[in-house]
Amino acid sequence: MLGASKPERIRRDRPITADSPSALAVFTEVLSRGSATRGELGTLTGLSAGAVTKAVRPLLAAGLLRERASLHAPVGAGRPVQIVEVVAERERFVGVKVNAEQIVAVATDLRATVTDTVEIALPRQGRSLAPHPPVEEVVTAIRRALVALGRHDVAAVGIAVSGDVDRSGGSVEFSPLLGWESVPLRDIVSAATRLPVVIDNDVRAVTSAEQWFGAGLGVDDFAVVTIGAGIGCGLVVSSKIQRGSFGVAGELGHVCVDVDGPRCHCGAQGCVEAIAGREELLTRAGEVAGRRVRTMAGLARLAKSDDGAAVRELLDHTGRCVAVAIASVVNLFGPRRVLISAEGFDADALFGPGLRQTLQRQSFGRAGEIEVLTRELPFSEWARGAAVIAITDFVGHRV
Amino acid sequence: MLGASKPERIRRDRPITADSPSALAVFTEVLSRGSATRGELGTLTGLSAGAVTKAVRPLLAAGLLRERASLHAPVGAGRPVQIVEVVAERERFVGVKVNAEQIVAVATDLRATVTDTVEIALPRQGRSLAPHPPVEEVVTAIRRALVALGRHDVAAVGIAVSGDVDRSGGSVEFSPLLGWESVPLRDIVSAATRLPVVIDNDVRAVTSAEQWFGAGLGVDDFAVVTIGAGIGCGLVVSSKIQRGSFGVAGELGHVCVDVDGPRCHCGAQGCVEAIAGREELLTRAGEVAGRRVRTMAGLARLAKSDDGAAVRELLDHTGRCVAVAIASVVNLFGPRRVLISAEGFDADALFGPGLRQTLQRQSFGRAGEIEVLTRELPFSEWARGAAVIAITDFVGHRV
DNA sequence: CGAATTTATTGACTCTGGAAAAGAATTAGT
DNA sequence: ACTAATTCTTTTCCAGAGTCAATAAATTCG
Repeated sequence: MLGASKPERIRRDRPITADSPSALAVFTEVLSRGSATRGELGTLTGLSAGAVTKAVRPLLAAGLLRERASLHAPVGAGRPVQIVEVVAERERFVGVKVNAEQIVAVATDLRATVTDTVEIALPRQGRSLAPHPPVEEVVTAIRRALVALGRHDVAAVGIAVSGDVDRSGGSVEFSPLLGWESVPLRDIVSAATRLPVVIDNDVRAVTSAEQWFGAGLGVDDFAVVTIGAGIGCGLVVSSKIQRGSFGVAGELGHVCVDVDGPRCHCGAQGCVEAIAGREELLTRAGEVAGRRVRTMAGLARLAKSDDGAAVRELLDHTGRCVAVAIASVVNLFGPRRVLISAEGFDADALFGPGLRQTLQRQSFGRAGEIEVLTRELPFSEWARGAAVIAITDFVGHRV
Repeated sequence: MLGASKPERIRRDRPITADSPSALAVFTEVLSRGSATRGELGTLTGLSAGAVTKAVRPLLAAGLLRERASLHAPVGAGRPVQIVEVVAERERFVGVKVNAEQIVAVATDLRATVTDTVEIALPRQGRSLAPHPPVEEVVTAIRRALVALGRHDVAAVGIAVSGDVDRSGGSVEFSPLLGWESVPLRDIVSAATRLPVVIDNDVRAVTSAEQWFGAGLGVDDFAVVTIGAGIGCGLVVSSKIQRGSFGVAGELGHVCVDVDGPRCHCGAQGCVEAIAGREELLTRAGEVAGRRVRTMAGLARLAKSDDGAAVRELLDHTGRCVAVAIASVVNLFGPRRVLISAEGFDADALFGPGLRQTLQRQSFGRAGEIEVLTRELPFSEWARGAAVIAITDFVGHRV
């Protein structure tokens, strides 16, 4: 009669946890920390010990988790803890970031560890400065990337695109960068690759990566600020990534820091992006320095040089503008932590201490206790974010 | 054996729904709409018809809901709907807004309909412009208000205070307006009145009122902007009112709209409040007009007068500053609706069309589809908000 | 080696909610 | 007027998830 326990269903295609909310909660915890003891899982999820045991069992049976002996010699008496860990290598994912001129793709395991990276240039579209790649070219590039990364055993593909992306609907509603409108990208790529595909906005993808595997770990409310060509922001409120009622949220780049400031390409006035966006900043630096500045690295060099005083002043002002915008996020929703990720440069070094000082000064009351992290946003991180949305979807976190 | 159904518990002191989540959900729906049919409740809460029946029964037994025949003659065939409605008069609540110079208190029923209002002046504290009333004086005033409103049968008292208020802890952490710090107001008033007391930040209280009984009905994400002495904002994200990791959220008044703007009393620079806060605005209007302007009504008169061009220009600029700040909320969260509540004036009339135009122009992409409502924030509305936090707590919505 | 200690599992029980059938209250049709 | 159709509500039965408490397991300590 002991054999009466029903056989565990192992569904290879949709192999996961979404059946029961507690299994999902448990797996989510183990996935983002890598491993945990059953006791920890109880406190983390709020479940009773018995419920944890029941939730873990099918996950072990499905091969998503495995048991491991504790590494540290157990201290004190008592039965030692048993550690469960994610079988990260069980699944492979591919994340793709689509840019105007190339795509970047990474292969990862279940814990979003990048195992391979490829970059595939898109065919040049005429000579325009702002090329708009046709969807077919992008799909072709994605197929090539999949071949390069090894298509075998890819559980799902995540695609990150800048602009207004409807994740659940699977379509790119509007992407000025790519010149796309209402492109049902998910189904197109899924049909072309015969793989499950998830698409989302790029900033949200990076934010998901941080939420699950990075700076957002253990924090319910945080923000990720990305500074690159544009300025973006992913907001996690009560552990939920914000999408906005109309698909617009976290548009930090279009927060106004000067009512009478310069006009922005979006039609508004005084947007930070119109001041601190890459092109605008480089242009202005060029004017100030009296010679063309082409890259952020060049700008950083210029600022360090002896005759860079004017540029340093510009950068200080720019940094203060960025800080003021971030302070708006801080004052409005009071996140516990903010990660400032700059593409291709070190925000602290480039903008100087004014960035943090201003952020501190402009934060109201206790909101100033926020933890501010800065770091460079590596090239492949956008693609890794894309992989993470595939992972979260695979695990059962439809959004 | 039919008598086996267990007798319904009716707890008079904590009479409510919090036992079962579905009863809470059902009651919440009926409460905020006033009445509903069981079928509607099913779709609204996502429960099955059977579950609704089960959830409604104890609420009827407890006397919180009652059945009512449909008013409209039933159309078409079939059993007519049965309407359940809130027994609003079953409970009375008192809401108190504490200001520096007086308190405003209202009595309401369960649906936050105000039945009485009293205002009680606090004893003048010397001649200072910014009087700081001692806690005892406020408690005395609240007791007097309760007597005036009739203490009998008051289910709970809600108190709204500006500043950093810890609702669950029951203490006013920091209120610059009142000059209070770490005051365990809830327990003090509760001891003095022998009534259940709930305290919260005033803007959040008003926002709760809108969420439950006003402009927030049926919307998961919305914002309430209050313009008065200061500028505040209550944010409801995914139906949850935001409190911020450090108790600071919705500090719209300290969103910067001009990096190089005027210094604010909070220490930051360019805060909207330093531009559009009542005192600052009146002062500036006085400078522009060449004579003192004491009230918002006076300012409005001045703007309408023939030689008010300069003032109108100032107001236009001020309106644009307010709009730009609100646009930050819109761009960051993407709420579906925003209610702009101005204390003592009509925001559309005073600031002119620039307010809405600027808000529209500064909203990014589809976020501009937001519904913008403006209205005057009546005097008693703050106190009504306080009553609503008492109601929500009574109903079982601990926050 | 037994006692103590800590962790994990089991099994009985409870509770919530869903599905579907039954019941109730009405209109429409003949 | 009676029957059928219709629509809303209630009942009944069932399944699943989770808790509690007892039990089992794996260790250290004396």
